[in-house]
Amino acid sequence: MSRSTIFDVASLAGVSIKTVSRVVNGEPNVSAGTTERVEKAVKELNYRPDRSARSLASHRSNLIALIYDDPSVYEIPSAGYVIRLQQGALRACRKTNCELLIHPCNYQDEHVGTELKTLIETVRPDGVILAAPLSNMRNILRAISVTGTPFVRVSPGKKVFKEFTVSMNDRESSAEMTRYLASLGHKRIAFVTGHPKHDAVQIRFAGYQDGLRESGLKFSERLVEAGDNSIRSGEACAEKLLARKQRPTAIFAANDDMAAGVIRVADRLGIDVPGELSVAGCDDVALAQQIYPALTTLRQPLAAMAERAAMALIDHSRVATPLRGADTFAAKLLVRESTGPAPD
Amino acid sequence: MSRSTIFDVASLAGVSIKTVSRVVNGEPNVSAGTTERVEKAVKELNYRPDRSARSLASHRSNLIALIYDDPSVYEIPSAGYVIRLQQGALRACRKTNCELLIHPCNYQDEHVGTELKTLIETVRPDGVILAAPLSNMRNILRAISVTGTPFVRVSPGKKVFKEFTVSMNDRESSAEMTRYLASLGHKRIAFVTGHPKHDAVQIRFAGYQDGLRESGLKFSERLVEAGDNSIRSGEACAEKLLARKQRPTAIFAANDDMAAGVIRVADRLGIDVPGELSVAGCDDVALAQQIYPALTTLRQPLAAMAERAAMALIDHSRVATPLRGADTFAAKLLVRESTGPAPD
DNA sequence: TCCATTTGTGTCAGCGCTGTCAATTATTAC
DNA sequence: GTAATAATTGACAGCGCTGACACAAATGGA
Repeated sequence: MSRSTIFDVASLAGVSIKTVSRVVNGEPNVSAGTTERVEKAVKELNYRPDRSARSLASHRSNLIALIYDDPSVYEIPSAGYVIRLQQGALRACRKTNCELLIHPCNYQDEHVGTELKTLIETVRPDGVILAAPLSNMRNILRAISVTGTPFVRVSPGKKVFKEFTVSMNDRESSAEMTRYLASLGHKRIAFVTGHPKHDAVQIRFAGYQDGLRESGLKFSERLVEAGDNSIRSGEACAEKLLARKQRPTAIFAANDDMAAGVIRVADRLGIDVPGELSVAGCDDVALAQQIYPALTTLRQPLAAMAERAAMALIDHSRVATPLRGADTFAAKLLVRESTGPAPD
Repeated sequence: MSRSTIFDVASLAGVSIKTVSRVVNGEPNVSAGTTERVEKAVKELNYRPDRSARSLASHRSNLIALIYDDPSVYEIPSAGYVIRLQQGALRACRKTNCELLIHPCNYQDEHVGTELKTLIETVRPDGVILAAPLSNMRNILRAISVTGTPFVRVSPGKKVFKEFTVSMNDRESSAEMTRYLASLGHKRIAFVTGHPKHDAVQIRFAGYQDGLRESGLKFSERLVEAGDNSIRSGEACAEKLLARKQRPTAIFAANDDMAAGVIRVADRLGIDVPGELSVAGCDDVALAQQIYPALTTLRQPLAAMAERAAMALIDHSRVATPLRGADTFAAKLLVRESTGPAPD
């Protein structure tokens, strides 16, 4: 019961191996009768084309590489981020008979460029998905560019290169969240900024300012603190913000982890959320639903974005669809327990 | 600046391509001088062997497949579980120049067997890592067995097959946790059991009983409730347990998510943790540190286990080390904020 | 009717590498 | 010094598949 090869199928179906190849790959110009016989033989022998042989002969690997920053460098929470990316990419792979190779790496390592180049050159994936925050690092983009392998950037903040890009409408959504908070009657809405390297997170700050303006509130530096995406930094920022004599009645953090930190501090200080303080985050990380009170947040459609990215790469490798421009996905405002009307 | 092949290297070094192959693969019986010349040429041309060609010729793919149950079927929290598995496996891959292919699947799907078989037959990984709860499902084990690809089972509860297995000492560790709770003075220690399909989780129940016995406490059915690994089920169990007239002073849940559910309910009922109720979990999921109070739990060395699994497979594929028996990893008891002395 | 297409199928070289085995040279034992 | 052995290298045939091309048969338009 050893593996059957294309040769066995050809013999059984009474055709040449090339014809089998045609049928298996759905190439045109094969008569209905032949197709049928070949398919029957394939089924009977349980034939599965060998990936390596195929890849060697065709120069296509049917492999997509997903590259992201290793979450263990920070804290494990970003697991949710990674998993959702993977899920989306896997969805596309499954539909198209590709496999997904994952390759976390440490963006601070000075050798990442070489590492990724080697990866790409030995594996020869049909495409590479580059997740934030790697997707806007020049050295990394350059390293991948020189290999000539097509790639898609996920959530790069600035559009520096002209490669295909998928991202969330960070600015508009953050403005929406801010307007939502304002609509609850909040006048002093504070903001906790994110990691300066993570551009997408930075853009949310601009959205926050848009939202204030659109709601007729004026921006104040005293209502802004700088975090670094970690829970701990969220706590630190909250401590400062909540120590102000004119305490904010709402705090909007550029990501969920920091928002969770804010809630922890409020809890510790005996400030009721959402009674005395509304807290909102961004990303809808798993944590957001697990903490108490559950976090009002913006759900970044990460899986959909990754799926789009993978699909674009696969299409590109198979039918040479162009790979440029940008796809924007709208975030969804999820109102949960952590926000409520402003206190009198 | 196109890719250089083994032929280019051979020409440059003035040897046959076979000799280059020898050097690149670290085969014995190559003179020091030759090795040096070849290595120099490799560096100069920036030569990287092509994975597909290699795999086709050698019948080794340098690919390890990690198969696990798709967390999205349940809830996202198991993201931490998956990520840690991936991290461990990736560590081994990185050391040995392999790549990792991930393949989540739904164990309830009746076609998983076929799906995995196809995966293995087309990709031909050098080995497969099968994570719990897939690692103890007969249909899945059978499907993989017939392909002849070596595999390792992670955390299978019962040792039904004789394949190599890595697991945590669930029973001993659970007993340890129980003894720890008893040592704090708790007399009524309740237990929340896990998903019946997840054997490893089941074994913890036995450990709990061992622990009670070793601490001179007697087991009572009234202190046990059956959950299904989810936060929600933990909440349901806690509601029942805490409604007893003789309320337990400690609750030990077979996993962290359920323990988190217990804490939520206690919070809701105004029961102070750990003042009036100690809560302990198992797994040290990310969530464990994020909730308040942070959860006392058992840290399953998942990454180490996966790394060992991957390493065993790679060794096996390269030097034919046998692949049988079982490696057990000790869990670590992490005392955090959710446990304390029994109330008077 | 005849030639120009189109359609269906096969032949063959080779993708880039490794396994086998044979050939050559260096080393050791006597 | 010679035979036997070991160390070192290369020639060559594929691994299982696809791309380029050749060819025969069917189709169509004048």
